[in-house]
Amino acid sequence: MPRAPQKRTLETRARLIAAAEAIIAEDGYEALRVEEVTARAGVAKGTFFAHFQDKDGLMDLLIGAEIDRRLDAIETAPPPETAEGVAAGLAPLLAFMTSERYVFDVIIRYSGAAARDEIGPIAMTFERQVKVIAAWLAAGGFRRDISAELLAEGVQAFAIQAASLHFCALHSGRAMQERLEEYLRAWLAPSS
Amino acid sequence: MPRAPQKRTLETRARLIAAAEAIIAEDGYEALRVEEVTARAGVAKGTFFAHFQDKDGLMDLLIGAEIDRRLDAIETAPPPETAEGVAAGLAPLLAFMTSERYVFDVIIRYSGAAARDEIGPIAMTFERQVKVIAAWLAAGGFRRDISAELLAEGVQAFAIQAASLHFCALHSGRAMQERLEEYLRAWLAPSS
DNA sequence: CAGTTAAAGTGACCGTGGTCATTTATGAGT
DNA sequence: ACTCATAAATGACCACGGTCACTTTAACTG
Repeated sequence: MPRAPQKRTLETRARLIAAAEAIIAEDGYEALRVEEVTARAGVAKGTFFAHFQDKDGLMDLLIGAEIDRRLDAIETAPPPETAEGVAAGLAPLLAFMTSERYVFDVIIRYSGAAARDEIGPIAMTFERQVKVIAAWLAAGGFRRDISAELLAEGVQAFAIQAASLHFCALHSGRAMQERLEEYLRAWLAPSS
Repeated sequence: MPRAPQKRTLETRARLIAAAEAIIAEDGYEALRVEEVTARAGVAKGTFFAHFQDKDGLMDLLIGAEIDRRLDAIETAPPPETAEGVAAGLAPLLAFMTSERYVFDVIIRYSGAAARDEIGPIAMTFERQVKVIAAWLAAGGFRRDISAELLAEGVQAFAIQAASLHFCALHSGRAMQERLEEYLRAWLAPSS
């Protein structure tokens, strides 16, 4: 019978997260160092690993939270009616996912439940993404010969493909959006 | 005027690569340690970094070479005529890409020219993949309202999506192939 | 051949993520 | 209040990738 967590535990955890968020706000995700987090939180290094599986575990949490925030905003906007609209609707999310190479790598690594038993925050947001996009697609005048969910999974696949190519030195940020539009026009068009 | 590389250089490089391949054959990619490679090759640690940008640079090389070998085999087989055939044709490649979590991560990281100026071995294989698949698609009875190249890029996107989901604890290896077939049936069907 | 120069190789050193035996704080039971 | 089982926190320690000022070796020159 596991006891309820002590108040101290919650406080320490909150301080660690606050410290991490401050570092990220200042210098970005890539610049985060575990020792810097614990130093700011006023605890020993080992404490960090009592609260999070590892550094990536914290990243999973923080990046997952940011994705969720963006999904909240996306969800309240009116559903798009065209392929271009879908691409535009996803833009805020894609912008975050490609804001740092490191962030994109973590997201990819954790998007498929990341080799761990329990499903993590980022993996949860990926399932949520599919639901949100599926809701869009069920409403607009898109392809209807396959399920909205499968259609949404395809949108996700193309979004990741576009984001992946974005990091190629040859492709600029503007190209990512255009590329995604091209994919989605081909994927979402009604099969007439 | 850069001099031609000395014979010694080529020998050292060959020994390093051979040592790395031996380790991978024994214990897999993930288990490779730079110090183990240099110890087996009989050189100092620093020498490794004179020959390769970093550990990932070597991985890019070795994994890229393995992908190329699989593409060679794929290319000589007769082009598939159905979505299921395309999925089956890609199977040997997908099997390698998902053979280790670490391998998949490296591939994703380097597939888009990996934040470096010059395009690396893995990125080259991704371009080659598109060409090979496009050649398939131009021949068979697939969708023709978009270019074979765009169609092939989509196949690649879906293959990566399927591979990504494969690492989720909930999905087994068999499911990856079926999932890919489902995607490809929807993507490759003539829009008639 | 000795002399010169650039390439190749070296290994002590560093940064950083992660571990674990030990110490300290907490709160339930009496 | 005191005891004691357990949770929480600690920090010295390790593993491993990567750096760089220095040494050694190869090849060219007169």
